[in-house]
Amino acid sequence: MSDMRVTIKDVARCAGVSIATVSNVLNGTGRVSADTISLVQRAIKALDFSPSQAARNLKAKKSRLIAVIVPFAGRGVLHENPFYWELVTAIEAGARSYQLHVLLVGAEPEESFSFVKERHLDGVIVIGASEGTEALARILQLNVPTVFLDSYLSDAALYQVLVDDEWGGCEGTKHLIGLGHRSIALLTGELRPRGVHEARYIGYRKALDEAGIGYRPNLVIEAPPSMEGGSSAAARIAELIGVTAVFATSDVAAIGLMSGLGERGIAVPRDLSVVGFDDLHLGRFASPPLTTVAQDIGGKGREAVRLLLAQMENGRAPSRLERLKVEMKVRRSARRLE
Amino acid sequence: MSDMRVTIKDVARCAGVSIATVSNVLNGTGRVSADTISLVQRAIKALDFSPSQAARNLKAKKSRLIAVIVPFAGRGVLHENPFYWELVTAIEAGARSYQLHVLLVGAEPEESFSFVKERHLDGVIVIGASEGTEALARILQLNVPTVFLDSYLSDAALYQVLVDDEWGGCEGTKHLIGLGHRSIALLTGELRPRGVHEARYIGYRKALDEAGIGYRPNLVIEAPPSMEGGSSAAARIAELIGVTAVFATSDVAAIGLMSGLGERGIAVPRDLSVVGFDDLHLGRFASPPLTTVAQDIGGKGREAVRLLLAQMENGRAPSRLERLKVEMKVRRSARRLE
DNA sequence: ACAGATTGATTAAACGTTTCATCAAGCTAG
DNA sequence: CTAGCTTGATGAAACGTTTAATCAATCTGT
Repeated sequence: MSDMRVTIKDVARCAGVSIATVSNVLNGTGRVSADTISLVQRAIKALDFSPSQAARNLKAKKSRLIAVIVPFAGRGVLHENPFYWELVTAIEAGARSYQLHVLLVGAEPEESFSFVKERHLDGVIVIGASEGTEALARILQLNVPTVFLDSYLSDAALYQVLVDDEWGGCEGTKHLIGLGHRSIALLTGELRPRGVHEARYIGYRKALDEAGIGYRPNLVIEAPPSMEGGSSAAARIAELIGVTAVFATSDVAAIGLMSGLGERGIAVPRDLSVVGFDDLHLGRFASPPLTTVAQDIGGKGREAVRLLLAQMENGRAPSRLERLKVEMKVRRSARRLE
Repeated sequence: MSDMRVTIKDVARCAGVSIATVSNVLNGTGRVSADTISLVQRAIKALDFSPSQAARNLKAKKSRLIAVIVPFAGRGVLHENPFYWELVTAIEAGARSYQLHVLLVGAEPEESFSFVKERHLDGVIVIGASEGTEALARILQLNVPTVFLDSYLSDAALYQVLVDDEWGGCEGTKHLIGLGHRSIALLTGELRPRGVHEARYIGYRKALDEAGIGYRPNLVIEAPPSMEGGSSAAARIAELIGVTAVFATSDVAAIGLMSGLGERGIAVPRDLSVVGFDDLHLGRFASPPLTTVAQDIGGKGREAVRLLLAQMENGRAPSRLERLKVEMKVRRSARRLE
C-alpha cells in the first residue's frame, strides 16, 4: 500500500543530478555526458521509475490517446456488429505501433464530445458519419485531428478513408449475374445519402444496368446491418417470388439472413444464392462459407491511424482521401444457376 | 487553429472571482453562495469551458481509466474470439455508468504493465490469468485495484468473478446424456490447471461419472478456443468412431466445429449433436442455432466493474469472490438420440 | 456592544513533468 | 592572457487543476 510514486525527483537525488538532467536523459534532449547518462539510467533501474503520463500530458497538452466514435449507432451496435470489432481492433493494432492508445468510446455521441476535450484526446476516428448532421458539426468544432471512415463527406478538406464501395457493389452483383442469376434481391442497411450502403446500392444498380436487367425496387429490402436485421429480413425475402439470389451490403446481414433462411427450410445456396460484403472473419465459418466482396479491414484501420498521425505531427497529411481496393472472395454461398 | 485551451483561470477572470471559487463550484466543494454559483456557471457556459482531465489526473493521482488485460492471449485473439469482445463491451458499459473509461490493452502483457504505472490506471481487469506465472506476479506488484475474471486463483485475498464452470460443464454434458447420448466427446481449450476449461472438463467428467458412463481420454480433444481451433478439430472428431455428441467448452469452438463438420458433410444435429458454453450472441445465428450453457456475460462485466470500484473507493469490497450462475439454453444443435 | 461563530471568498502550495534561460568550467585562437 | 565558444549541468517557470490555510465580513447571543 506504499502509495508514494517514485518521481523524477527521487531519481535525481539518487543519481546526484538535477531533475532537468534526468528529464534530458529520459527524452534524449539537451546535452548530457555519457557518464551521467549511465548514472541516471542506473538510478532509474534501481528505483524502477517510470514517468507519469499525467504530468507529461499536462505539460505537453497531449494525451497519446485517440478515440473511435460511431456516431449513428444505438447502444449495443458495437457489441453486435462484428465488423466494428474487427475495425476497432485493427485501429488499436495500428495505434499501438505508434504508441497511441485507443479509448473505447461507446455509442452515445453526446458524451463522446466532452471526452475529447476533457481528456485532451489527440485525435478521433469517426465511423459512418452523416453529412449535415449536428453530430458531424460538433466533431468538426472540436478542432482535433480527425479521420472519417466509411462515409462520403463532400468537404474536400476532411480526411477520409473508405473502400471502393460502388465498385464492390457492382462486382458482387456481377458475380451473381455471371453465375446466371437474373432476379437478384438487395439486402441493404438504411440507404442514407452518402453512406456506404447507398454506394453499394448504386453499384448494384449499375451492374444490373450493364447486364440489361431491369431494376425492380421491390427487390430492395432495407434492414439494419446486424444478425437480427438479416435474420428477420429472411421472411420478406422468402416471399419475393422468382428471386434466386441475394446480394447483401454487409456480411453480418448476409449471415443473419442465411440463419433466418435456414429456419424456414430454405437452403443456401441450393434454393438461394447469397453474396455478402466486408469479408468478416466470421464469414469463413458460416455454413456455407460466405462468398463476399472482401475489403481489407485491417488495412482500413492502419490507414486511418496513419492519416491521423500525419495530421497530429505535421498538421496535415499528404493525401486527404484514401480509397482502398476490394476484391471478390468466392466461397460457397452462391452457386451457378442451371 | 486557436490552440489556447480555455482554462479555469479564464473562467475566474470572466466571472470576476478566484480560481478556487470556480473549482469549488465545479466540484460542489467548499462554501459558495448561490449568486456566485450562477455567475460562475454562466461564465463556464459562455466560454464553453471544460476542465482538463490531465491536470485533474496529475493532482489526484487518478485517471478514471481502467484497462482490460488478457495476459495469455497471443496477438489477434481479442479480434478472433467474440467472447472477449462481448466481455470487453460489457465491461465498457459498466465502466461508463461510473464515468470510467476503458483502455483497450492489446495482447502483449509486457507492455501492459508499464501502461498501468505510466498512465496512473485506476484499476485493471485481468481475464484468464494463470496461477504462479510471472505475469500474474507482476500484475500484483503493481499494487493497483484488480479484478480477475475467468481464472481460479487460490489466493483468497484476490477479487475474482467467475461463473459456475464446473456445474455448467456438468449440466451441458447431462443435457446430452438426457438426450440419450452415451458416447460424448469433449472439445476443450488447453487444460491449464485452474483454468475455466479445466473446470468445465471436470464438470464433464462428473456428469459422466454420475451417469455411470466410463471416461475415455481419447474422446477429449484439445484445441484453441477459436473458430479455427474448432474447425480444425472437426477432422479429429470425425474419426472418433461411435461418438454421437460433442460438448464444447466454448461457443466459438463449437461454432467452428460445426463449420468444419459441415465441410465434411457431417450434419448437426443429424449426425452429431453439439452443445457449447458461453451463449455468445452469435450462437443464435449459427446453423443450427447452438444449444449452449449460457453465462451472463454482461453481468460478469458489470460485476467486475462493481468490484473494481468498491476497491477503488473503499480500498476493499464486501465480497472477494463472485460466482455467477449459468443455465442451459436449449436450441437446435443437439437432438435426442433414438 | 462585543467575543465568538459562521459564511463566503481568496492565496498559495502542490501534483510530476518539460524546457528555456542561465551558468561554471574548460577550450581555442589571436 | 583574455575574449569568446563549447560542453555539461542547473534553476525556475509553466502546464491546469485541487485544497488546506487564511482572511474579511457578517451574524449570533448575551
